[in-house]
Amino acid sequence: MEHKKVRVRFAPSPTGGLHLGGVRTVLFNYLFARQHKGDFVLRIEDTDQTRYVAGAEEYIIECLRWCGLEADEGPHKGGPYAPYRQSERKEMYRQYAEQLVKNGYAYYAFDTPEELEEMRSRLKTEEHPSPQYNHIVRQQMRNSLSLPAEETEKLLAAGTPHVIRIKMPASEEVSFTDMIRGEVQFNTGTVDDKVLLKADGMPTYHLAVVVDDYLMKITHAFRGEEWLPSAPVHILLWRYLGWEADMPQWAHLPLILRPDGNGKLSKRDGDRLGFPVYAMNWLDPRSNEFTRGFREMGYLPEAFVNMLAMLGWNDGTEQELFTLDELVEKFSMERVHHAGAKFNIEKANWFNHQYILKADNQRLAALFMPVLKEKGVQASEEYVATIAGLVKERCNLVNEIWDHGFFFFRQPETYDTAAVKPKWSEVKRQFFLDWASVLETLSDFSLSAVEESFKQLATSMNIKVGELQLPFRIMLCGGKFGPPVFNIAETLGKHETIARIMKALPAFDA
RNA sequence: GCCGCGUUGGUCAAGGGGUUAAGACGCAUCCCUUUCACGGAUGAAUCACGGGUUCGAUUCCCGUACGCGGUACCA
Repeated sequence: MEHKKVRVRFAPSPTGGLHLGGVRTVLFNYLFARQHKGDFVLRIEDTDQTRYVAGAEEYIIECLRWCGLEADEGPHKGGPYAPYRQSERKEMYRQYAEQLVKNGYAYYAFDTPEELEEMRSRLKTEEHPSPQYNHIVRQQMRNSLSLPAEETEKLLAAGTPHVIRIKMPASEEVSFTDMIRGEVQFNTGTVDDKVLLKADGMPTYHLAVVVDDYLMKITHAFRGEEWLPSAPVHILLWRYLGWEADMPQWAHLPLILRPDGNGKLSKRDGDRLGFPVYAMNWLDPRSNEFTRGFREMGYLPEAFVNMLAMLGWNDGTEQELFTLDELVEKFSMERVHHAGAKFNIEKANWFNHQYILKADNQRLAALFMPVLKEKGVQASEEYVATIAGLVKERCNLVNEIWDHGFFFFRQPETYDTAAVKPKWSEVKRQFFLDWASVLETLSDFSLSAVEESFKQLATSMNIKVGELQLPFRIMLCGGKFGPPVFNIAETLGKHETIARIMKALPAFDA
């Protein structure tokens, strides 16, 4: 048991964009697998045909790739336990469900959806808003437990649509050790007879996870806290199938909550509050609804991953910035928080900012090129890299290079002269005129050369250098913003710098 | 309703029977910089509430409240 190779899995259902919380589940799985030199499996849980969305699987795989959290096995690359799509494993599940029936742990149920609905509305009261198909109710329903054996045989032989339900004991304590929460206990009397095999022959999640985790030799099962209430069903299934010795260790991850109020973070919250929730852009093929993702908004994958790691986990020190390798080394399920964490976009931006600061300018430029193209701007990647280096310390997102450096790509149309107008004078005007001619003669247009000539002329004309800098900035940028002004001039180059001075002068005189 | 899981500053959180209850984000003010930003400094919590246990509880126990999750032939 102890030396079994660690195998974990991420088992999303391909129903849409990949949510933040999903990526964090991937992350924790990935970290755990790497730390233990184990395998990380991607399994697609597409057992609900009605919710299947084309393209969602490819999208998920691409998200993992972008985050640098690729799986070792999965539908995209195969592996020793293929297939990795539950729809393709459909035939495997029935036998286990039948086996459970044979051993008295499950039963056939012939109730139609209408009958189920009827039962629920009949039993529903103020006190019991959600009647369950449980050990008491099942006696009044149409199933192999309430019907005479011959009747069941007849129905089955006639091909009557039916499901297979687990037969939950009337009152039994089921407990297990959660790696995060410790001992968790349930009484089986409070959980209903979950459907294991649907009428269409597909397993439900409950049967499929257990069967596949067993077949794929999963040793540790990590999933969101929303699964905790159904854990007893899974535990019992492992037991009833005779596999209890191989049952994985469970860890139910705390939820990621919405920033305002409470509750699970949903895509809707992102739309409402103006931040991404999906890892990457997602276009829903059914509704044509488009949702922006972290990647396209200008987040760096390593920042995204780092931020997610700190949402519900920390190593107990003050360190907040971790490389993936450091996370692999230091991660521990025991230090994962028990309570959910509210998502905070400000903090996410801070993380991104930290990584942008560290990022190579060439890389930032490459990431920013598509944004430039969208703006219809032509520029060399080298030029953009220089600009990235100049403005990155004020960018939280890669895309903000535009907000902080747009003037590198176009001349100002208007000038925010309000701040300098009162102190503007004929002498200053003359300074810029003279300096423009000096610049013409400059063979070296380096930062220091430009700055030197600026100061020299200012001094000779008896003007305070500081009083000239702001006007110069506004001439180049149009306003009071941007990197150090001589850096801007150097980057713009001689010709453009002079052009901008000459173009701006009338606005200053006006 | 029932079952489960939670509850340390606005947010993420460390800590854990005796502390000035870390740190980060955000916010405010200040310094640096005649732009903005970066950087630096300073400020803000009696640890949900009520009972215990104890010389002493934010830390342990029990309740209560509140929040969340589940309660589907969805995952």
